[in-house]
Amino acid sequence: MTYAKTTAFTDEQQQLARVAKALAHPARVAIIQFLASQKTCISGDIAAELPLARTTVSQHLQELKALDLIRGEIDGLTVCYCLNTELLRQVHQQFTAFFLEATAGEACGPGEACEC
Amino acid sequence: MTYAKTTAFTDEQQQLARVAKALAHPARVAIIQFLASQKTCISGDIAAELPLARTTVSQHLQELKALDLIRGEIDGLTVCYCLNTELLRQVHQQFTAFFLEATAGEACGPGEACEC
DNA sequence: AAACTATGTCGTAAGTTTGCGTCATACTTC
DNA sequence: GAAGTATGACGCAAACTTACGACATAGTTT
Repeated sequence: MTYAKTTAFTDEQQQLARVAKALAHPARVAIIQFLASQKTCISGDIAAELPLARTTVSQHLQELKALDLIRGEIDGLTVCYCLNTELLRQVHQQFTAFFLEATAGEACGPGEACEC
Repeated sequence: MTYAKTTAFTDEQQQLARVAKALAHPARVAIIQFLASQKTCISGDIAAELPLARTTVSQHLQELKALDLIRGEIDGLTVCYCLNTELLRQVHQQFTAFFLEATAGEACGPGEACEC
């Protein structure tokens, strides 16, 4: 990789790829699921739930925060993370649009050959 | 990374992360979109459409093929790639389930603080 | 203010991804 | 069968990711 030629792809493609990358690690998927399962948005307990060192989890949290998928509110000593459901809904829409586009045509099925 | 502690995450989380990783590069998103836009599943023309060297595109294609998201049929000299719409539909379902789970609760909105 | 706790930042090491040129393979066509 | 074309495999270099310990910061408690 001399340099990433990201300029040549559409904003749409880059945006989708960026979010996909955020979900491209089991730990981050787990973090989002964990936050969703808690009514109150627990803070560093997240680290205790994962098989990773506290600092590593913190790093994953920063990554999700950088995309604004989660928010962190400082509450005295602890920090309180919670999902940005608003954004997640938008992202869901984006993914759905992409998948619908991709699955619209009837390409080659499980065994069928494509007719090139 | 001494080693990836993937064992500690659920199969579901790992599967989602694996697919997300496949979509985590604009080139691969573009490839899927391009294949979806073609009625016939064109082969190496894909390389011509992207701002990348032919071998690099081939590499991305192999990556998508490894997850079975696309299929390749050899037709004499050329190879004919096409989307595995069946699988893509399943993946779409998986993502939808994930996003619905994540957006179910009413966490902290745009400006609202969460009540920890 | 000293001890303690919850967090993030930094630096580092190992692993993975990306991009690309060169080469090998396999089919076509002359 | 020799020249030509479409592809994938291989190997390398640069960049990025992941994981984590040591340290810094900031609020709590005593």
